Amino acid sequence: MEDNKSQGTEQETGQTPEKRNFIREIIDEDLKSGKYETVHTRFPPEPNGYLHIGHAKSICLNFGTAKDYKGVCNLRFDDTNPAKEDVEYVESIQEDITWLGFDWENRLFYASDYFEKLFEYAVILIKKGKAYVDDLDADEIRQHRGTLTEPGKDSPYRNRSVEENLDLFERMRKGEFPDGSKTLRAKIDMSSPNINMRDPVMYRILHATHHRTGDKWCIYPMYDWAHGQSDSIEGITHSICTLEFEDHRPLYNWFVEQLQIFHPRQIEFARLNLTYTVMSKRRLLQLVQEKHVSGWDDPRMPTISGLRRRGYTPESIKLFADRIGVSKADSVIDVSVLEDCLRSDLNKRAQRVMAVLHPVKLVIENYPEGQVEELEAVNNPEDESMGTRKIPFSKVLYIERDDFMENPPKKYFRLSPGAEVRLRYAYIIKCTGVVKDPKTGDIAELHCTYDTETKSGSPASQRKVKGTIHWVSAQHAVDAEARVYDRLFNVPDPGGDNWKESLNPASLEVVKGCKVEPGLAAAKVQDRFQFERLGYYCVDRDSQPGNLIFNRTVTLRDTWAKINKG
RNA sequence: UGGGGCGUAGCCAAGUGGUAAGGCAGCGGCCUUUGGAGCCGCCACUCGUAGGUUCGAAUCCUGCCGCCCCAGCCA
Repeated sequence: MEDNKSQGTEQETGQTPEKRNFIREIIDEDLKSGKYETVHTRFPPEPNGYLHIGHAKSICLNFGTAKDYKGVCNLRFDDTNPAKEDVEYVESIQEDITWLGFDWENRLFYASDYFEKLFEYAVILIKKGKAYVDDLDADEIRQHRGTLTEPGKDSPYRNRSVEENLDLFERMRKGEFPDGSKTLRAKIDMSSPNINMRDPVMYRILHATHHRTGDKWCIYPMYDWAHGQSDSIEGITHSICTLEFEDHRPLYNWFVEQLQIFHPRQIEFARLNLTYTVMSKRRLLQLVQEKHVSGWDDPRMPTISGLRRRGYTPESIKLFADRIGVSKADSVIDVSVLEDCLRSDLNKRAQRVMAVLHPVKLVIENYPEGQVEELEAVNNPEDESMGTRKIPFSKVLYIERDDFMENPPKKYFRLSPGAEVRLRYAYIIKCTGVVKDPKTGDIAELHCTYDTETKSGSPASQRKVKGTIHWVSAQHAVDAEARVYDRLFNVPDPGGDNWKESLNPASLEVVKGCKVEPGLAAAKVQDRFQFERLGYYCVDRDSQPGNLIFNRTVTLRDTWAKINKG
């Protein structure tokens, strides 16, 4: 939609600084030198799990960079391991990318699209004497590989004739051999200091049904063999991957050079780490399988589907990707950065609404019985175009339990015996009495009087009062449930073998009996609101008409909580 | 003891030989009918460290230190 290289990053500054990072520098050089004429990237997920915020960084990088350079980005599923992959994942991945706002148009590909071509390429290598069929089993291959400090040893099958290799490879494909009995290996250098170059396996025998090719194949290409050649076939110019593949780059290059096919450039960047969560697919899977969370889209999960259900916006995630930048240094981003991106987006777009999570009844003694006033409330002070709405006010209200204290500390601006407070959009009230449950001693009801002259907007309403609190009319209020989410882990870095011990037992608090303003009865799944003074909430997909359920997306910044803490 | 990378503030991150951007967090203050939002100010005499080159070094050179990745028929 916009011109290139200058799309909004720091929206609040009104600036649109050009994004700079080492990848763009490389691209600039490549374009300038004529190495490539366009920018063509790809996002290559393996469909073996749900996408998470770390993938979002990569998606924004790949799609975003291509777009800024007026190039394109493919979506390619790296589906070379049928044992771990599933269509459930290919569907969720597409949904997540689309939701983020990126479009691969007609460029949806699968590594499995290229199985035949890859097989032909392998034959070429065999004919060049650059690949061979090995009869060593997995354990023997490991033993021949050597160690980090010692060179490996050649396989006794390394020098088979081209004819024999061709024959054996063909028969591997035909299914003549059992799983694990043979592999096709690149013939490179068993003494290379780079272990990836010690005759890496290109194909393994796997009699497994693939989610797309079914039983057509019983040999499957390894990542190193499939990935670069797939990039080449698609004409990818810049193949952006994470740091752990840096060691694989010589192999990546070796294959395309041996084949003399289009040569993409692999560039590695540091993967995203976030505090107070885990990011590895293995651990996320474990959280799901062991029921520590309700599923992949549990609002506490760092998955894209979890963030979506939690109430995150695509814009907030893209803003996050811009803010954290791209580099090669291992890093851990403080989750507050993500939360700030969210707040900054939601602040501008979420409708304000009043909701009382922990209600306590408040009776205005001098307010006429049966009277109802429709008061005008602003939908979003940050955006006048969002207009206003009417909310009912009456004699009996609910206010937040936290907004009253019998013995308030200093700097407590809310309601307490004898104190005045403003009811947002309504009147200034004074607390005249407290009714307690005779048995428990809990506060059952608060009594107040209102200053009839202080209706919102009137001159007398200008009077300074320390605090303003939110409320909801008891007879008009709608019941709701709030799911109050907190961070999944108690520690910034839940690492190590006992990472599950730092799971936060209070990461979900279900609050029932909330009272929300009547207009919310019509809220639809995924609608986002700011509950004034509390935080941003969205309607959960479990919500039903008559049984409203809200997820707390994120709290508002709360300086009182900060003062209180200490 | 092999190979590949990375070290700029509590956390990210610009910077590419001319005298340390920006964001988050934190801390002060202003303003406020959300203790929200907004606004203002503070927060690296120094860039892992020790030398060297230079009029001048985070940027160039050398040594040292620290951290990450690699020994799947996973990706």
